[in-house]
Amino acid sequence: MKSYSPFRQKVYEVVKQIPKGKVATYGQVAALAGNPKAARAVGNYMRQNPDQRTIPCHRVVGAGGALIGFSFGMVEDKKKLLEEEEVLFIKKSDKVDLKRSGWRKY
DNA sequence: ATTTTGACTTAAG
DNA sequence: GCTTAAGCCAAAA
Repeated sequence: MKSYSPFRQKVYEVVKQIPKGKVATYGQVAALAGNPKAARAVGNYMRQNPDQRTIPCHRVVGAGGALIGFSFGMVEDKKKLLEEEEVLFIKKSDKVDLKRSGWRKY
């Protein structure tokens, strides 16, 4: 187990803490990690994805619930199908319903 | 140390 | 709603 940068660890922790059936935006994760503007860096971390089974990177979406990132095929198969059972989608726009499935830290 | 790049975000046209 | 521009951050070369 290698030790990553503090911010990196925090980001992974935050993503791991995302409850099932809910999604968080990059900006949200970045903010919870301590840097509200590090959304880009967060995306990069997800891209590396050191532990796919422990880090639900598929639960991290773009601002407004846009299904950006990942691969094109993934959005159609993996992501959409997986989320379809957990997260509510907006068929009208192919986006995640942040209003209902948006991760909220009470 | 400087430059490039990338799974971002927001604002403006 | 989509495209362009600018902002901001972190890691790799």
